[in-house]
Amino acid sequence: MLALSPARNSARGGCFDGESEFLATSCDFTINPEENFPVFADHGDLLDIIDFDDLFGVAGDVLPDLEIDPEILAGDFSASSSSEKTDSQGETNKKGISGEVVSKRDEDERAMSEKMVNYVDGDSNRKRKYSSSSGSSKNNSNEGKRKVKKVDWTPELHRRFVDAVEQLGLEKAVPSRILELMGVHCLTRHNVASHLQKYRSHRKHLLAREAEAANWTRKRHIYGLDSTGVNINGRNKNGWIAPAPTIGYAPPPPAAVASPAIHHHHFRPLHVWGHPTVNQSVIPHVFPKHLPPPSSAMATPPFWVSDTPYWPRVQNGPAPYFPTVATRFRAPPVAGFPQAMPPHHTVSKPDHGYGGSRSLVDLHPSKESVDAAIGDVLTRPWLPLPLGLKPPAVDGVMTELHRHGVSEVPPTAPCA
DNA sequence: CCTAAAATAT
DNA sequence: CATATTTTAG
Repeated sequence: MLALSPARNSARGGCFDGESEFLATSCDFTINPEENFPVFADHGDLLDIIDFDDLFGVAGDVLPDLEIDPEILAGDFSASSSSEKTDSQGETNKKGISGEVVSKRDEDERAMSEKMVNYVDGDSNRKRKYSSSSGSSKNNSNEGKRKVKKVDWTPELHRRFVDAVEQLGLEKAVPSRILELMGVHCLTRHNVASHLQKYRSHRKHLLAREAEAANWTRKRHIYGLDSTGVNINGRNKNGWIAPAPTIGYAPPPPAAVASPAIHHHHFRPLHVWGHPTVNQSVIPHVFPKHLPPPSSAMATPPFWVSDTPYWPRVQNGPAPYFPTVATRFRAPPVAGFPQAMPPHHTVSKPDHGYGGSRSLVDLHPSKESVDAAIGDVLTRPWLPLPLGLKPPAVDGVMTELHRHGVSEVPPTAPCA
């Protein structure tokens, strides 16, 4: 019943460092022992790479889906990777999405080719060839066209991305670093950079919106309206960014979190990042032993659309999976991708990513949020302070004034 | 190397 | 038509 057939795993390598448990339907390139596992070579043993777990049908939605153009191979790569990816083609179709299904076979071929092309250097850099031939014609993939391999940013991948960014801090989160922390071999710096670009962009929008909301809320205060819409915990449902501390929307009721189905009625975030490019990966019924269950991704709505149900990215396999309480918690970090993950990391971040609860880290207002809030306050001091901000104590003000040589303060003149 | 913007693919 | 990802340019 599992969607995955053992056959396919035989030669597939994981994209993550040390861990192979999350083999996904993607990243099916064969692995060349000599090449990957650069930094994390410690674990990089061919055996590690070959994923046996995959045999169990654990399809991670972690790995990116790469689509490679057969042509790319034009080259002559020796057969180093001759892995016989023979698979019975019928098996897993790559994308469960609408019609476009790539036969396994195709994929493998592509994968192979890509691999050859891409993984030429073992270390941190993977090279890819992007050929942009006839740019003019955007004709489709088929004929002579080189299809570009696109990375499918699955929730799991995104989660990693976000984790990395958080660890680095927005300031230092640059593609190269992120990539390192993510520990995903199949990604290139460009891929990450691109995603980062989008991520930032999305973030910006959210912040902007938040600022507006904050402003709005404050105005309401002025008019004696209540602050129902205030966001007390500073969390944002779409897993993209940690919402600001200021105002926002009320957090979804727990129930909502638990049940995606009902969840999406409350939020209408920017429709940025429209719909999920759902990756067909099958949701594992059994979680990989070493890695945290994809729970976070599943437990919470898709990051792309906060109010859109995202789930069953199941293609032709197992029935949709519905998280239970137990599954909603992220398992302790594992040997999988330790290199990149500092110990502390695992602790305080129960759930990440797409939608649901944010980590403790997230509870802290983002710099942008704070700046925005402060700027807002400074700009319009007459408005009520946003939640969480307290006016300075008189004493403090006086002290400060004294320090600046001001010993006397004119009597306050109540403004009319 | 990084970011922003343009080009493409879906 | 909008969005996601890649590719190009600075």
